[in-house]
Amino acid sequence: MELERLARVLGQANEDYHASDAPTISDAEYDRLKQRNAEIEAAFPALKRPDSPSHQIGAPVSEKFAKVKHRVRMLSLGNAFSDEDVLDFDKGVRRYLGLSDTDVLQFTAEPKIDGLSLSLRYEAGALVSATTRGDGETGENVTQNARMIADIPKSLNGASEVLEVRGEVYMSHADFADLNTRQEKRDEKPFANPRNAAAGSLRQLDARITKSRPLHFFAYAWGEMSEPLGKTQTAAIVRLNNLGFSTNDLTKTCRTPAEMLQHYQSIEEQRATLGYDIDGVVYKVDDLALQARLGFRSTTPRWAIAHKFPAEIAHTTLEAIEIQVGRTGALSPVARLKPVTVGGVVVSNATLHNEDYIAGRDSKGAAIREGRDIRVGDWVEVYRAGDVIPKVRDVDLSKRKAEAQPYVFPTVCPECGSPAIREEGDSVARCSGGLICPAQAVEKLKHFVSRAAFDIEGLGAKQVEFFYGDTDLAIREPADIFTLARRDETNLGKLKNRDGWGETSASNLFAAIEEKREIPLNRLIFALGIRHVGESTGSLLANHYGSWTKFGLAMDAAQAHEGVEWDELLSIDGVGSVMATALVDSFHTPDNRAAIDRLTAELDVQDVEVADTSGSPVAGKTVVFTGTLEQMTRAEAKARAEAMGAKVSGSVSKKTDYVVAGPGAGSKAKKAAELGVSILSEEEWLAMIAQ
DNA sequence: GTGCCTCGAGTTCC
DNA sequence: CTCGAGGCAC
Repeated sequence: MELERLARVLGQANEDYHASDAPTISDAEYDRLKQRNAEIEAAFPALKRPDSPSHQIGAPVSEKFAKVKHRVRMLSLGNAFSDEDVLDFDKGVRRYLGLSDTDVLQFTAEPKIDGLSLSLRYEAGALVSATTRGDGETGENVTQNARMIADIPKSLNGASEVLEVRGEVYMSHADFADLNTRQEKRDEKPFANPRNAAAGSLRQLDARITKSRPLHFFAYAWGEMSEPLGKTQTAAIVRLNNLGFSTNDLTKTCRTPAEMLQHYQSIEEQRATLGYDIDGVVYKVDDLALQARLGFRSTTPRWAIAHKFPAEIAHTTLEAIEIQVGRTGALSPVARLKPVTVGGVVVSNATLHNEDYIAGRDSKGAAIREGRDIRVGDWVEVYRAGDVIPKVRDVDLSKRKAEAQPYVFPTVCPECGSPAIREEGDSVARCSGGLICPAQAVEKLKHFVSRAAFDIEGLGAKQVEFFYGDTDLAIREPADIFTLARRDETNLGKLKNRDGWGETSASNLFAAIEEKREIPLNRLIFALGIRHVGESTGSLLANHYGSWTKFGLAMDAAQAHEGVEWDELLSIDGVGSVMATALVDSFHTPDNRAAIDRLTAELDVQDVEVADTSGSPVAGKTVVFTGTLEQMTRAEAKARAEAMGAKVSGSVSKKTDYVVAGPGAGSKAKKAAELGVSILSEEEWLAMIAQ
């Protein structure tokens, strides 16, 4: 019995490997045997052994990698697509720092490696963890796999107590070709490109497979540190190199934007001979003190930018244009393409944005393709924006068939037949069917159960569609989710007898739903799916009103779009008339209101926790933030101040206690000085509330 | 009114 | 990831 043999051989090899560090078979051989085992198991599931290597070797108990929160966020970079964008970047930095055009401002320029970012944490010189970027806040723990990468030192000499080194894991062209040859020999699917191969290899649950895949690592950044690595980016890179990390040889210190562009060109010329994929050049302000002054925008640093190479393009036939209906009713045209490889990935769908884009106009009516509209049957140019999202960019008129007709954008919703209305000044047409439209209803439900909303385990997009179309156990609106278990019971527990369901999966789902009856107010507000009200506005409103009762009463009281409650809503920083109207109206629409009431009757909405602010140094004080805040966003600053019992106001008056002024503060700081109000820097303010 | 900046909503493929 | 739009500062 081959499975038995495989289990024995792999089990022994694994034991040897983990226990003694003395492998008995080569990594490639191990890899091959494991694949063989998986193939047989896939073909004959009934033969799967309880001691199957597929669910024990080296793998953690969980199917997934543990989540790890980054102590210092891993941000992405802003993009530059032209020389002009780079000059603007230089200008913007100078303006922010108050430097003149003639002051010296150095930048580093380095190739942007096309791989995956990884954060390595060293404590007392020892590698303790490796975490992927994830969403920037939280990544996955891939420490075991990172240990298999030769370029990553397991220990450092002379490093500070805590040092997080960040860089890029990548696979060389040569190794990628080898790996794919091996894959094909084994009848395994080859990888589309080195980046996917590297990502797949790093995320192997079995570190042995990672070891058999030759990965490399370039260090170029850092996270938490107990001691700085140097005074400049250049010095820090040299230091990382001295500590034993590979750093990129093409990193150059530039004194002028012209030098940066020259280096960009030089790197682009060498691109084909580097032996690994790069997708642009990264420029960073060299002086780390200046980097600190520049700080961050919400998702990107102000002191760095990625100058991207022109995106790879491909040509293919546009076979059809289909219309998708989103949760807000937006009708989005999608191009169905004859499959074509773009930048190493086969693309068969691409976005066409909206009606105007197809016609060749932008939102202001200006020509984006000199009047060349896009028609079904056309030979089109496709690229992947940001190397990710496929888009149709242009059309070759010389290949257009005589019979090709201009695309006529639908005037009714293709899903429900309701009129599709495009409002004046709006760039998208929307289905007017509301919840009558099945597409809108399903998309709204998907939004309701999504990660930032109710996040119900076992009830994802697919299940929502399953239940939406069900007759006995229909979920047509959010409240139905919470009555599901009751309805199933009166139905004599039918769910567990359905195809694909069993006793365990049914009771797991019911338990997961029960768990979410208790829901934080901000999540509930976001989950309602009110137009213009996303995740952050949900938190903004929750923090302001504190409880569902207060929030609901305020929405009712503001119905007429006037009065104290309406003014209060508009006074919230970040809420303007458009959002306020959308909010109040959604509570005012009878059907919608009834659905919300049915839902909240099933829930236990948690109030926003009000921190005890007695003893807070700023309790009852009125604060005004002005200028650019460097260490937090305005919304964060406001939320924190309010959490500590302070009142945040937008304008300076005699009642103002503190003005917190960042760089670029103008009239408000002046007025504060005139009125004799104390002006604090951001640091002083943070120090004060830290007490 | 203009010019950031942030957020929301839409999108593909693995 | 990108576009458009909302909101705020000037």
